[in-house]
Amino acid sequence: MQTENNMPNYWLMKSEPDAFSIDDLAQQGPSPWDGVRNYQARNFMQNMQMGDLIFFYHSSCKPAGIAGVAKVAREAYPDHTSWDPTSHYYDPKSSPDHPRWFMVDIELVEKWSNVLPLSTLKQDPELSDMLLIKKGNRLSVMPIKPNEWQRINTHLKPNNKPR
DNA sequence: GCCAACGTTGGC
DNA sequence: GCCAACGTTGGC
Repeated sequence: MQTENNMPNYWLMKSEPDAFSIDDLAQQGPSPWDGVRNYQARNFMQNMQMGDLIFFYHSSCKPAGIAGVAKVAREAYPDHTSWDPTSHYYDPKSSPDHPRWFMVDIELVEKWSNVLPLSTLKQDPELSDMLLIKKGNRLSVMPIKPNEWQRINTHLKPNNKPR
């Protein structure tokens, strides 16, 4: 669904690389982002449109930070793991008739040469408003403002030149 | 492994 | 509708 204009929206999605890393995404191709069980994160995913761009963030590892870029390959649809009793993500209040949880598919755009650490993002005064940096933020899916997207890509993204 | 911060649950 | 208790997130 494309609405007012053709500009992509920008997002950030967190994953623990032990569970699902940017290399896993590269290997698997378009992959479902299942298991989100937070309403705010779900609502953000339901606002995603085909082609929207995503910072793929590695959390709970060192260094935690942005590992590369992905894009939305399928818009929101019901997360079937929510009604699978054998799934770790099972929610008895969700059913095929009344799905409570949704997911999108995402696809790798580029893996960066190095992870851009959270500590670097925190040092940049132009990024001080980022949700990611706010104290206590625990969202696993969040919007990124266009100026933040540009700033990170033009000034902070690790270069890919061989040494 | 610690623990601050947060979201959710459920008794009242 | 309040809020204490609980479970989870995620940087450090």
